[in-house]
Amino acid sequence: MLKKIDNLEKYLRDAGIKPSIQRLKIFEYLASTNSHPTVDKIYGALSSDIPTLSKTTVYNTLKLFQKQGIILIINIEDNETRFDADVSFHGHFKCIECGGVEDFPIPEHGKIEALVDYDISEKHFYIKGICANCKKIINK
Amino acid sequence: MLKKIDNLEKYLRDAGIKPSIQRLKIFEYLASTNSHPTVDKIYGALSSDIPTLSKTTVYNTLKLFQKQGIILIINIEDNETRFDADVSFHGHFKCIECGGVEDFPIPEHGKIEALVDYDISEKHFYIKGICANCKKIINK
DNA sequence: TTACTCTTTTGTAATGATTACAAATTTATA
DNA sequence: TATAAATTTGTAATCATTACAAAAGAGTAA
Ligand SMILES: [Mn+2]
Ligand SMILES: [Mn+2]
Ligand SMILES: [Zn+2]
Ligand SMILES: [Zn+2]
Repeated sequence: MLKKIDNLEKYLRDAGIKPSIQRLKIFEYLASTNSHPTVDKIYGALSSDIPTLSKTTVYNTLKLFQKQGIILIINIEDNETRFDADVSFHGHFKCIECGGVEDFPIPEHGKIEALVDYDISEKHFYIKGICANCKKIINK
Repeated sequence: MLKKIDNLEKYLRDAGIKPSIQRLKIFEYLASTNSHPTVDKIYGALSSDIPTLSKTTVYNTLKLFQKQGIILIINIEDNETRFDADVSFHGHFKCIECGGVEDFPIPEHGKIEALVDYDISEKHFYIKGICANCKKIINK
């Protein structure tokens, strides 16, 4: 679960990001949802609020956010890149029926023997299947 | 580790795949390497052997293999789709220095509480960082 | 204020991986 | 053999992402 951020501007500044309107709104939107939206979703959600917003800006901003470590890129399907403002280690479940991506907590696990001499910068765990909701609907 | 396949034709047939030359060679190549190659790598590796090979066939064949469950698609970077003939559950480490993707075994882990009512069809675990080899070179 | 510089945003064009599609080839069937 | 079905192939289209340069915005110093 993403910890509540009290001061968005400070949060960006502390990550070395100058908080422009576009950057603030993009991050605010990402932090407000647990839907792991795509670039198109983000752009669509903000374009009425910022009518001049360019999709290029969304791409640039997300790339900057990732470089500064305040978002994660979620690659589950090869034709669908999603984004997450929660950078803590947690799992993702993608439902192949409804297409939704949701979080789940990952149980403690020890060090991975094979990688003791490796530097680790990112860990990702994701599962694909059918969510409880879709199972109900299918079995109707 | 991918189990040794004694009879490639039978292996494909048992998976519901008619073993054409192209399909046999593509699967044989995938099963022979632990490099998790891309479409371009696969195509490049086979095109001298099958000079008429089309890249479309590589795409079609890999899609068929996945549908029939004999390969996994590895999505780590959003601009680099890789393939794996080892469909057992194992982890992948991608080195951000040399670009290589290697396997590692995943320690036992219990059921994930949050997903007890979900149907699970695929599990993926991957880690990004710097491999032991690249660490040595960097610290020279 | 103006003049200047630096940063950010924007729109358009280019890129490149993947897919769609239909013709050509191969394989199976009668 | 003739015919039908499956597979492969080459080309064109699609679409997400990136490159690029112009426009807009923010900061600084007279
Ligand atoms: Mn998440
Ligand atoms: Mn593997
Ligand atoms: Zn669902
Ligand atoms: Zn390496």
